Amino acid sequence: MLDQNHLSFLRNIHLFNGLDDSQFDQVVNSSRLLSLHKDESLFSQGDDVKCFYIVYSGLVKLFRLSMDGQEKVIEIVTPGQSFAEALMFLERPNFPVSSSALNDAEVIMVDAAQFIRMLSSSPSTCLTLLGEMSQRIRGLVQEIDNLSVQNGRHRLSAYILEQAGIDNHIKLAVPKAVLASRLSIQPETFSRILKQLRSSSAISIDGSNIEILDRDQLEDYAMI
Amino acid sequence: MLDQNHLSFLRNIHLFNGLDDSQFDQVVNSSRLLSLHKDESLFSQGDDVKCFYIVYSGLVKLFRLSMDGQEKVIEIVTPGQSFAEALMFLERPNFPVSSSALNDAEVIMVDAAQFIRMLSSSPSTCLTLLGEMSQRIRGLVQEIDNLSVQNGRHRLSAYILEQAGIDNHIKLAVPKAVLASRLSIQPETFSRILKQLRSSSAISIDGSNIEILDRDQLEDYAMI
DNA sequence: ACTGCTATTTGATTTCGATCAATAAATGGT
DNA sequence: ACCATTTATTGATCGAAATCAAATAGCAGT
Repeated sequence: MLDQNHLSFLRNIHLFNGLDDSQFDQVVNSSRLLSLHKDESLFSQGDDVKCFYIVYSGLVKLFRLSMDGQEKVIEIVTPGQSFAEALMFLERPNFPVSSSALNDAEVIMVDAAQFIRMLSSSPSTCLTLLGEMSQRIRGLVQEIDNLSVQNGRHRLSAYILEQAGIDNHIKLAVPKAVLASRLSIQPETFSRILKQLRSSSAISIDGSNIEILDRDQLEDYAMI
Repeated sequence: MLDQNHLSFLRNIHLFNGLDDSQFDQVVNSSRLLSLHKDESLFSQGDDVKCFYIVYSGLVKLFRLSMDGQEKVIEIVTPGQSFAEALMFLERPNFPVSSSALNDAEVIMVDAAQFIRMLSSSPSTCLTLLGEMSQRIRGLVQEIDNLSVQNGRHRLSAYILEQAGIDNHIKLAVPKAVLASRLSIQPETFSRILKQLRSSSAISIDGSNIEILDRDQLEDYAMI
């Protein structure tokens, strides 16, 4: 199911760096490729965790549903990134989020039990994994900070700055409403903030293309 | 510096469960006891991470400072809980939060380098640690969920329900303003929400003692 | 190009919580 | 017990963002 491209792709995943060939094979043999269509669900909040995932192509969203059906996007996962690997170590793990494909996507599914078995023989991978999880924790703390002391304009400004490389340009790969949810803003408010940023000449907008015109000003908004 | 009470205390810390005597000694020998006075700082945002901590007595708060001096309490750490252990595994770790004692407190400081050295010989402790970090991640995701889809009343209601055991009673161990910050609410709003909950007969309040009168109603507010 | 659908923007209004200001209550030290 | 200081409550006002409602733009399939 996994072809040569997938294997060399996996070899370059940070999490698999420290593995010797036999360990790598052990993990790969318990892995499968999933091809998802746009909007296809990967797992739902509450499902038992039996594996973790690595995005090969496309975009995958992780989100939570409140009981009134409102969806809050927690993360947009891009190719090369893994997710749900932090859950394997819980007693009787259930997904705290749901997941679906934002567009047609390929996802590699790694068996959790096999991976944990392999871990016992690879302290260095343990440490790598601990490092990855540390980073995730740091990111989440940052996120909480953003949500509690920052307002919508801060968050959106920071997001634009983070996404735009030195070329001062980003192309939104997902609908604005998805991004809005990711930043915990309503779509209407998202649109209004963009308008604000544009009318203050910090950015220019053409559909899903955003150009940073005045980085200093944007950094002021983001309070960086 | 650590007496017999501290040692048996440490023996019962989940993180140290899987250690054999030699591993335990190795860790304990690189540990020190810190006695903190109320409001004394333990570390500040940006400091280098050289150890992690376990609260022995008292309460310790973790908080972030925004540039306008506003403080947001991220966590209130109680005896038996460890913190900052997730940071050891980062490249060149710096504390993403500041920390100080909420009252006179004793904290055991464990040397990070020694602990990591010990980890290499204890895959089971690695897995324990991975489990602990998983739980923390899950808690943080929950927190983000609360902050983005829930309002202040939800958060406070959920907090009361979580803290109160089956006896339907809690005694706040910290000033209300600290709790307010922990829940990302202003003190004034905190007070008003409590008043609301009281006037709807969901709870009764006497100073820092809160009694749950109508659990069903409180659960409705908390949307549990 | 036309149709139907979805995404986005804009406007009007409301709501929740922050802020400013002041008072009241509680706490600790002498 | 008294005073000083901190902590908590209450009132009034303001502002950011949510919500409700509608119009417009963009896009896919025919």
